[in-house]
Amino acid sequence: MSMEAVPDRVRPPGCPPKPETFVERLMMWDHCGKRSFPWRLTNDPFAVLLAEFMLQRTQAPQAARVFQAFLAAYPNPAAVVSADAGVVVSSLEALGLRHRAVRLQGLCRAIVERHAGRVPEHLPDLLALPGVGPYIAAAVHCFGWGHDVAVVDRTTARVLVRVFGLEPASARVHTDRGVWEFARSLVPQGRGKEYNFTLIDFAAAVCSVRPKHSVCPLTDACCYYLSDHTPKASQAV
DNA sequence: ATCCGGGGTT
DNA sequence: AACCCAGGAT
Repeated sequence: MSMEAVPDRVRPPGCPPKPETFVERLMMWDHCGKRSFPWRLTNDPFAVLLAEFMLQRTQAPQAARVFQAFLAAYPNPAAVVSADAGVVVSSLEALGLRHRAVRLQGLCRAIVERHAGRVPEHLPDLLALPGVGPYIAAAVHCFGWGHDVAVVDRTTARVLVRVFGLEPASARVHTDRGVWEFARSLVPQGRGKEYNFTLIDFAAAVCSVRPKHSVCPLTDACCYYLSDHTPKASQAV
């Protein structure tokens, strides 16, 4: 009777997809949708860390404008620490979030002091650094050090929530524990890096805020698509 | 729960 | 004009 009392959500038939189906379709899509960025062409953990730092709430093409020049000028944490603060601020200004410049120097200082200037490999060490949260730690662990872990940000979380019909407890989907656990279960071992890049690109190009269903290879198994495009007996949309 | 920030997308 | 962007700190 009352809308609040509706029991379990009923998913339309056909979804969610099997995890292996999702991964397989995604990797197929990869062939035509993958993007290329300078920070993807390196395994240098500092380069990866720098990129992820610039990418916070910042679109990738925007970060790509300043990334290479910055890395060339400051190729390691020690160089960032010894740089003039004003210069660091001005070189990141075009990205907004000016406070990141100060944080970046603090982060690099911690790396110099705690890890002899080398970006650490393991998650607890990464997470303990100021300015490094769950996302950046996972990204460096995967993209820099080559470990097959889940990399969950707002955009990849959005994809998983939609396709699999997840109902995270938290509104901050990219920090939701359940979403992270589910994301971990999907990562194909041996192909983590490739998979995560593809998922990020898919989120940007297809499963965007306004999803592009017409070019999506997953509509027939997507909870989000099917719930919008499947007639419901009880409710009109 | 709020804040940061310029710039792209719709 | 509103919303979002490869988040994290307070």
